[in-house]
Amino acid sequence: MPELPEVETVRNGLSRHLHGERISKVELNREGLRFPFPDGMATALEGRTVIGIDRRAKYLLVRLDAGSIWLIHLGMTGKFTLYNSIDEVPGQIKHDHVVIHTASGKVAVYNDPRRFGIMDIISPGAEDEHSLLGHLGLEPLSDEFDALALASALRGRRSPIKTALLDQRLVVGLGNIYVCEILHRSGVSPNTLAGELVRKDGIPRVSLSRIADEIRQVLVEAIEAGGSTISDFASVDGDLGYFAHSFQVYGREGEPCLGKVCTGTIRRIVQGGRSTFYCSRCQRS
DNA sequence: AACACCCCCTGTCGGC
DNA sequence: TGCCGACAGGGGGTGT
Repeated sequence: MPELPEVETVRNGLSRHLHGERISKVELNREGLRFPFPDGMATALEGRTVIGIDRRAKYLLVRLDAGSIWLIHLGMTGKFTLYNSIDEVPGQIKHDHVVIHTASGKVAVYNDPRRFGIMDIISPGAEDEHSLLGHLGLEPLSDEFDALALASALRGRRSPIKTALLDQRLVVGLGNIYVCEILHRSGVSPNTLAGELVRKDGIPRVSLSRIADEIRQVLVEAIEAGGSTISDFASVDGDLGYFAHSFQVYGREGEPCLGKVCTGTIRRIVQGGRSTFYCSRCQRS
């Protein structure tokens, strides 16, 4: 489910509800998700106050008053729902794996059918050397991100640009949906080898500059739309994201290209084991 | 170093 | 109606 805009939407909601709240009780309804929960995770959270919630790539970093960090990844189907009081909680629902209670009576429920999510506790000061965070690439909405930085990351890559943009070691936060949309808007074929978008001297070609611009543009638009709801994504308040209405290619195999003057048909191919949707007529280069 | 492939897990949907 | 395979927003690990 969640790519950068969805994670950002969740971050906003969690921040609004939990900032300054003291965690009073944590219920763990199973041993772990994708990995076992770290020893003493509930204890590490209980009694702590949430002093901030950040995002790095598709990870949420819940900062606690003692300096430790509750690290969360939503995987494919992870979802938080916030309730203002225990009375609003509609009872235990299938796949509700973690339940957080705060001193003021709020409840945060983490539900994750496929259990590809991740939770961990990072000790104070150990953020930089965490194994899941260490190899992450460019943050696309940061000041450091531009066409030149992207060119530097892609230089020499012999994998298709579609695959390269999904590689979190190069640029983070993009997932299958947004990469398809970004390449379509940029007019670049998903089959183009990443390294071919960079000149020998390391300068980005025009098409790569377009991709860099569209990465930012699409992410900003999607965040403003509250993310994309495909089957069940929602904010912590239950609001649906409406960026899916803006999809030009994702999930549109066999349908006409929506480009202004394009008469092409959207195709689906498989790259790196995942579906790519694109228009072979207006995505050439 | 870079890439291809497999795996984790549950739910849904289309075809037969 | 039921069964079966394909597929789904992610990413780590292994082998080449």
